[in-house]
Amino acid sequence: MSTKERIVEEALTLFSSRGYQGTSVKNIAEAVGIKDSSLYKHFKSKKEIFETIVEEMARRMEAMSHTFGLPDDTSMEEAAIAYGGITENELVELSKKVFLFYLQDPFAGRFRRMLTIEQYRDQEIAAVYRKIYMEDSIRYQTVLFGEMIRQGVFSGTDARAMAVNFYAPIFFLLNKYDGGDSDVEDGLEELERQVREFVRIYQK
Amino acid sequence: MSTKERIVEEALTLFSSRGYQGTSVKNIAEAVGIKDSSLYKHFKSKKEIFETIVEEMARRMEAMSHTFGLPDDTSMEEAAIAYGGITENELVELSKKVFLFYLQDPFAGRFRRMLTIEQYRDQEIAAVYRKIYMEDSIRYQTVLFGEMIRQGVFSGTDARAMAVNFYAPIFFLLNKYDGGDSDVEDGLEELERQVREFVRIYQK
DNA sequence: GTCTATACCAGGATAGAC
DNA sequence: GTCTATCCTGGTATAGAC
Repeated sequence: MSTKERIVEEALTLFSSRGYQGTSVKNIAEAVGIKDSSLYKHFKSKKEIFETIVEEMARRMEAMSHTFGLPDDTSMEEAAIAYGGITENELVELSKKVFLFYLQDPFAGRFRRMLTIEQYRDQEIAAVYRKIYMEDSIRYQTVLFGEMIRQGVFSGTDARAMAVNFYAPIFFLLNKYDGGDSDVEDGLEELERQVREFVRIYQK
Repeated sequence: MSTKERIVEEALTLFSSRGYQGTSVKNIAEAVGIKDSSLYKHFKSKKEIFETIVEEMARRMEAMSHTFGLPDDTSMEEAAIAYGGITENELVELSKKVFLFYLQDPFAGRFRRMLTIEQYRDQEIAAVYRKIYMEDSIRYQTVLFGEMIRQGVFSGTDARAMAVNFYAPIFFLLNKYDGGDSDVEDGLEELERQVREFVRIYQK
């Protein structure tokens, strides 16, 4: 890994726990193992490091949507049709995968915590945060459940309310198990309970 | 309002948007209309201001539980029995009240945003955050819905999963409509939709 | 591309006059 | 209880040697 990449890496770790303002350029340089002045050969300012992280995340989200078979504006309907025949256990497993990705993925977890911290000081960051973790997620799952209702897999009448009922508990548990001390296993168990309740409620 | 109270007031506003580290003692003093040095006649340090805010919130939460008829360790069962006969419209109104309280109450709204920002840098803050917005809320509502199932108002089988299904959308929408720019009316509308879907799903 | 040295400013906090 | 003046530390950033 290049020094530039290591700077981004360590900066993200620090930003996601102490926040942008709570992290000094010295902190980052120290974590990388260089002097703060050397860091300026790679980035012209602290802000530029932050912006690089946001750009990097956008790139990774793009890649992720392919790998995971997740949100992608063009392939939504096909995905919905594919998910039409999903079983309860498969839905539990998929939920756990998404949950663990947002919670623990080396990049995604720290990035989400960073945005959570920084959202209130900057309208632009707030918009990115809401787009990723709220609007896009709900929009995607609304299409998904709409299609599943149409196919007769579920019995709902309001695909959007259904999407919120599926996603909000995931979002809630993400925030609950964000702290380093809490046990992720408990989170997975609680998640499974919610998904099974969701299926029980909406099954035909 | 005394100068000391005004300091707490302005500090909370600043902490809840820029964070603790992002707010200087000079910023606070300026907002109050005094010099930063004068501030030290009221508080011995910046940290003491923060701690005063947390204590103040604890005091207000206590008062709130009486006014609102909300979480209170001793009166839970009585509350559950009282809520046994609640109608759908009453549940919508109650949800909106709680939502608006956590979102807009002059103290509670800013306090929640402050904890949201500061939770990752301090285990103790994280514990307070989770206790207030996750554990206590869910525990209280689990008792509530458990009693309502027992009384035959709702048809659920898992009171805890039900509590999460009721509360998680509220938590999700709180976070979604936290930004200053978004329209609270939209949030209330979305909230109502979720509560009505909740009732539709769990009604006998 | 890393280092040392340095400039410059802002932040937290104290002393002492009024 | 507010002010001015001051201290010290630490933060961002640049210059220049190696």
